[in-house]
Amino acid sequence: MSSSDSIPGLPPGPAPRATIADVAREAGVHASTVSRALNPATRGMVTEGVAQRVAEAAERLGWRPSALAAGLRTRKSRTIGILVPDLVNPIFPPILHAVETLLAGQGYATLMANTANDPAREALLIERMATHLVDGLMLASAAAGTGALDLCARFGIPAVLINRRMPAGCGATSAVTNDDHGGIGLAVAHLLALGHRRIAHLAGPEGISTAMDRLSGFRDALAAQGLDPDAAPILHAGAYTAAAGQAAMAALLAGPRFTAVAVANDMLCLGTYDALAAAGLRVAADVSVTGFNDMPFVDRICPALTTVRIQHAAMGRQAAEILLAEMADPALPRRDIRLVPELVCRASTAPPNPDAPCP
Amino acid sequence: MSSSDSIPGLPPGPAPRATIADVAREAGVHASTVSRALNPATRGMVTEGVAQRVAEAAERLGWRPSALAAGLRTRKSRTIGILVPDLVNPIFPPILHAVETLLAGQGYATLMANTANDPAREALLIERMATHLVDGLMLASAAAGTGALDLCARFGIPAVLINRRMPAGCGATSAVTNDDHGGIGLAVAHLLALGHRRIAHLAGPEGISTAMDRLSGFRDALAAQGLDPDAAPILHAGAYTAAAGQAAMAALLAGPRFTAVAVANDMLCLGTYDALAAAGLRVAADVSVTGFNDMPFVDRICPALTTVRIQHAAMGRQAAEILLAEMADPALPRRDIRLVPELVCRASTAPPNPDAPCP
DNA sequence: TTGCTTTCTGCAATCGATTGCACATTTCCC
DNA sequence: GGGAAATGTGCAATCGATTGCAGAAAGCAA
Repeated sequence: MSSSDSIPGLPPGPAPRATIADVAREAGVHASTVSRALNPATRGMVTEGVAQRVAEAAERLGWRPSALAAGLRTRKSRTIGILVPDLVNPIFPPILHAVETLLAGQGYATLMANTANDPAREALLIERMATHLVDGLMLASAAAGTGALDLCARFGIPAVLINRRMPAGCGATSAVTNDDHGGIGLAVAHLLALGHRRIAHLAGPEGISTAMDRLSGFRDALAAQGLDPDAAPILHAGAYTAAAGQAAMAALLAGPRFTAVAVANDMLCLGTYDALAAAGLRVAADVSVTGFNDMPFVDRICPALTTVRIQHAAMGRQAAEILLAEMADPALPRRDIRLVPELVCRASTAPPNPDAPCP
Repeated sequence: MSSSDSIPGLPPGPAPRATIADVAREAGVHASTVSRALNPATRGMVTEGVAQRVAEAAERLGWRPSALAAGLRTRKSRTIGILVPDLVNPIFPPILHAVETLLAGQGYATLMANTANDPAREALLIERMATHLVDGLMLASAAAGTGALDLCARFGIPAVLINRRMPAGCGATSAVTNDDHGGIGLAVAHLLALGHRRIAHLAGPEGISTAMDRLSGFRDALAAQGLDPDAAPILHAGAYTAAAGQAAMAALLAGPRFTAVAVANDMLCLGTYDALAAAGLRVAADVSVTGFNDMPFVDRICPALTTVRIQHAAMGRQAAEILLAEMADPALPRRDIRLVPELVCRASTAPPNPDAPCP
C-alpha cells in the first residue's frame, strides 16, 4: 500500500526525484521546452499539444520542481522570513497566522524565527535568512539601536515592520503598526470618565516603539484634560512579560497613591493583577486596570480585562500585502500604516473607591 | 551611515553579493580552495596560511554562502519544516518555540506552516515543503486518513510526529506524544477521590489520537474503579475549539445528569465554562471540570482550571532531536516517546454538590 | 641525487531549472 | 508562388557552491 515499498533488486530508499531532463526525455522534447510548458507564465510560448504531452510526462514521472535549482537561477527563493520577538506572547500567533495564510496563498513559504528580544540573535537570524535567500523579511522585533534594517539593506532584502516601528528618522521602511498614541488615549479617557484623577502608567520596555508611543499618548491624554502628566506615577517594565509587570507594579505601589493604572500591554497586566493581589488590593474595586492588545484569553481572566483591542489579523495581512507589493516594485513609496484600535470595556475598571485600603 | 548609500556613477541598489569566485580572485586561489577553506568540515584540507587569507578575503568582500547553491549540489537545504494544525491554539507556540530554538542552534532554519486541520491543505503544504527540499519534517497535525506520511515517504522526507500519533499500524514513524491514556486517568482519579460518581467525558474530534487515547483512558479509569463506562455520558466535540466545546457541552447537559466532566482539552474547557454559565450552573460548585494540556493562561481564567499538564517544551525538543538523529542515520530504529503528564489541581473541581440545580 | 610518499591545490563536472539567442517552421500577404 | 513576418523549439550558457580526480610541490628515506 505504502509508496515506499522497495522494488526487489533495486537499492532501497525512495526513487531519485525526476528532473526536468527526465521529463524532457519522456515527452520527446528539449528540457527548455519542458521548463516553458510547466511554468504557467511561459506556458503560452509552447504549442497546446506539446504542453499537454509534457504535463502528462511530468505527472507520470511524479516530477516536482526544485525550488533550489530554480531559485539559484532566478535569484528568488519564494520564501519569506518573519522574525518575532517572543513567540509565546499570544498576540503574535494571530499575526503570524494571518501572514502565513496570505503568503501561502501566493505560493510563498514562511521561514519563522524567534529573536527572544535579543539583538545579537536577531542579527544572526537575519544573516541566516539572507543565506537562505529569502525574498522578503517581516520584522515584528524592531527596537531602537539594533542594526536589523541596516542588515536587510546590506543584503538587499526588502523588509516591512509589524507592530513595532523604528524610531523616527531611521531610514525608510514600510511599517504596519497600531495607533498606539491614540489607543492608550482611549483607555485614559475611559478612566477619566469613570472619575479617576490619579492615574498611573505602567510603561513598556524603553527603546520599543509601542512603549514610547503609549507613554507619550498617556501623557498627552492627561494633559488634554488639564491634568499634569508630570504628576502621574510612571514606571517602565523591563520586558513585556508577566514577571516584569509584577515587579514594576509592585514598585509603583510603593510610590504615590493612584486609583487607576493604564498598563502598556496585556502581558504586563497579568503581573499587575498578581502584584495587586499581593498588596491586598482588588482589581476594579480598589484599583482600575486597563491593558493594551486584547490578546487572546484576557476576556476570560479574573476579572475580565478592559483593554485596547488591536487588529491582529489585519496587521499581518496588510504587512504581507505591502511586502509583496514592494518586492514586485521596489520603487513603490514606503508606507506607514496605523491601524485604529478600539476600547473593549470589561470588568477590570470601575469608578474610584474612596475607601480603598492603602497598601 | 547606512550601507545602502549608492555610489554616484554606479547603478543604484545593493551591491551584488560576492560569490566564492570573487573571494578566490581576491585571495589569489582557486574557487574550490575557497570552498574548502570556508567549510569547517573541510578546513583541514587546506594550509593554515591559505585558510587565513581566504577568510580575510571573504570578510573583506562581505561574502555570504548561498544556501541555494550549496543545497543544489549537496541536496540538503538545512531547512526543517513544521506543520501545526492550529497556530492560534496556545499549546503550539511553546512547542514551536522549543523546536525552533533547538534547530536554530544546529544551524537549521524552520519553515512553519499552518494546516488549519485541513487534510487537503496539509497535502499541499507538504508538497511545497518538498519543493523547498526540506531536510526533515515535523508533523503536529497527524490525523487518521490523511496521506501525510505517505507523501513524506514518496518524497523521501524524514518525518517525526509531535503531540498526535497515527493510528496503530500506519507505518513506522517516530513520534513524541503524551501519555494521553494515563493522563486523563489522573483527572478521573482526582474526580473520583472528590466523591464524584457520575462523570461525563467531553471528547475531542474523532480520528485524532489525542481524542481517542483520552477517551479510552477515561473509560478504563472508570472501569478500574468498578464503574460502568457505558453508563457515562460521552460526546465528541467537532473540533478542538471553544465554540465546539460550548456546543458539545450544551448537548451533554441536555442528557442524563452528571456532577463532573473530564474534558479532553483546555480549549474545549473554555466553551464548557460558557455552556455551564448559560445553563445557570457554576463551575466547581455545581459541576466540576477538568481539562488537558495546561495551556498558557488557564491558570488565570475564572475559576482557575484543574488540568493535566503536558511537557510542551520537552516535546518539541525531543522531537527535534530525534528528527536530526534520524536524518543523520536513517537506519536508526523508530521511537515512540510518551511523555508523562501530571495533574495540576486548581479551582475548577470540588466535591459533588447534592443541591446543584438541575439544568 | 633519485624515488616514493604525503599534502595541498587546481581543474572541471555537477546539481536542476531558466532564458537569450538562433534556427526552423509555418503563416500570411501581395 | 516568393518573400516577409510570426511562431515554436532547440542549443548552450548561467546561477554559486561542492567534490572526485589529477597533478604539483614538498618531505623523507635510501
